[in-house]
Amino acid sequence: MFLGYDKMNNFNRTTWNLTKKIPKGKVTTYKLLAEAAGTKAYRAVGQALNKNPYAPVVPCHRVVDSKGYLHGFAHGLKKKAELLRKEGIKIKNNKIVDFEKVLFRF
DNA sequence: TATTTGACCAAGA
DNA sequence: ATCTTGGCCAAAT
Repeated sequence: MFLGYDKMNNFNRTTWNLTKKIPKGKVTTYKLLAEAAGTKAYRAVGQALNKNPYAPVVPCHRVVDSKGYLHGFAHGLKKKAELLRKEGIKIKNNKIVDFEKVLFRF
């Protein structure tokens, strides 16, 4: 059965693949990514993203935590917030405003 | 090979 | 509301 993540796909590859699917102007959470990938490695997802910081193919800035708070970013959270703002997402004190509204579910 | 770490999460005190 | 604890899984050391 297709669990999104199996031995043929590396964990990070699956993660990036899903991350790429996030529509512009929306965000998702590490948890949802992990679940969509068929795993519970929430933390590992973050690690995977950290390894591919600024690849144009992986919009890691659209990934936040379950509370809608921004966590690390290779370029700095500040930059991340700016990028999100540019996509129409409002950030306040490192937190996403209307988080539920812009949350993309797989 | 074993231990530690981490861009997490949820529940407890 | 803040702090601590335990759990979770993969990658790094």
